[in-house]
Amino acid sequence: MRWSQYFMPTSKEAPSDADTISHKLMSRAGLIDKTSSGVYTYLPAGYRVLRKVEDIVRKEMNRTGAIEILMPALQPANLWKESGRLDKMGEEMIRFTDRHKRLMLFGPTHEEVVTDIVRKNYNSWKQLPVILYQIQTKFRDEMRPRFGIVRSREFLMKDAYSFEMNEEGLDISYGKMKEAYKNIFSGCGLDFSIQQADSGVIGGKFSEEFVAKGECPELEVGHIFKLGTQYSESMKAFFVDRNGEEKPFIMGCYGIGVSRIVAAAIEGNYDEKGIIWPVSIAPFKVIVIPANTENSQMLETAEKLYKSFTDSNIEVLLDDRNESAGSKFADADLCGIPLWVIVGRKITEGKAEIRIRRGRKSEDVETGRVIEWVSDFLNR
RNA sequence: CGGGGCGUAGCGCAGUCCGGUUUAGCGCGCAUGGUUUGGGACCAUGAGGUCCUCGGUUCGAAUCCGAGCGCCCCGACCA
Repeated sequence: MRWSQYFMPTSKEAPSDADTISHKLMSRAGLIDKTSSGVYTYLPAGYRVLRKVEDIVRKEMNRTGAIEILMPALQPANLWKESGRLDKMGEEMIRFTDRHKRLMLFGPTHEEVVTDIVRKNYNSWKQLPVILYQIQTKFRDEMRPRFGIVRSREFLMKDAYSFEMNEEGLDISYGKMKEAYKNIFSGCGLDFSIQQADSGVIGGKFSEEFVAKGECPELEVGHIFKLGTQYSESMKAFFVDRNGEEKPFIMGCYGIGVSRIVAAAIEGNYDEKGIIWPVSIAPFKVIVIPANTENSQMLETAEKLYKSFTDSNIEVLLDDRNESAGSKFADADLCGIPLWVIVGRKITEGKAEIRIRRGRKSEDVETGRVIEWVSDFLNR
């Protein structure tokens, strides 16, 4: 991507309504744009990060054997009447009446829908266990949205639901999810802990939450629940066991705040100059910075390197803006790109400077060996 | 939902208390020209405003009064 043609509006000052580090930095680095209270647009670089987190989540979920589906955000309220949660969720649920006077809602979570799907399509113990998951936008009309995307009214969540024939099965699935969650959070560069928690509105008998450590309050990024038969009984979701008897599914549900991981990753990885992205979720792995765009040798070398990175499938941003070097460095710091390739004065000796954002170590490397150096670094 | 605060140019703010030299300003950003180019360069010129909205008071309202809308912070709840 060429910065001059990209859409990553950085700024020196954060909007006055931004209070926390992640909110300020996401605004300043041009990752998000506020549309309304608790409602955000992901700008291109922010969206790239979000998709990377999504990919990590998807990869780990698939590895457990969970199957990805996509449920509707729009749900009929009658499913919620069945489960008895229509009133429990209260005002937090965004609801409206459609033209046929049916009560509809925008899903804050999907236990009801998935239970409905499973009761219609699964009926024998031979088909079990099954874990279904999705990555999808959830809607919750929070009393007080805050901290930017940390508590927003519309957010991206990974929610998985396991269906078992017995408690032992539930324990196994729960354990698999717990392991997958550890891989996901550490894969996204989060420092986290696991705590026993209250099951809240979701219900169930046992739950643990994954909490990201940061200097602003602790951030809950994942929550796993052993639900039992609460939903399957109320919604009459039964299967036939090996003795020919009808039994309710034993359920578990497992949530990850995908968009919240982005904020948590920033809260745990920044310095006074800006974001320090973990390599795994950085919007770009490398930024190529010609120190002076007016200098044709620097610009041409930078263009060549840019092309080589692109050809090598290394996600690269070329800062071809006609700005002062200092201003570009400041932006590169702010945006947290893990590796910088600075094409500056040393170009007369055929060298470029490679700098690592985290720790600020740098090294002069012959331009011909830059790609190799970077590939080695990224493969470590 | 309880308590508090804010709304003036794209962003950050001053001006509001005490109405009138304010032709509504400053910084950043933006445009044009020139000089610059390794840590947010400089000079010159310029564009950009329903002072949140509606109503009221007044000879006169960004400024006073009322209502509404929007936004933020603290609390309880959440991924």
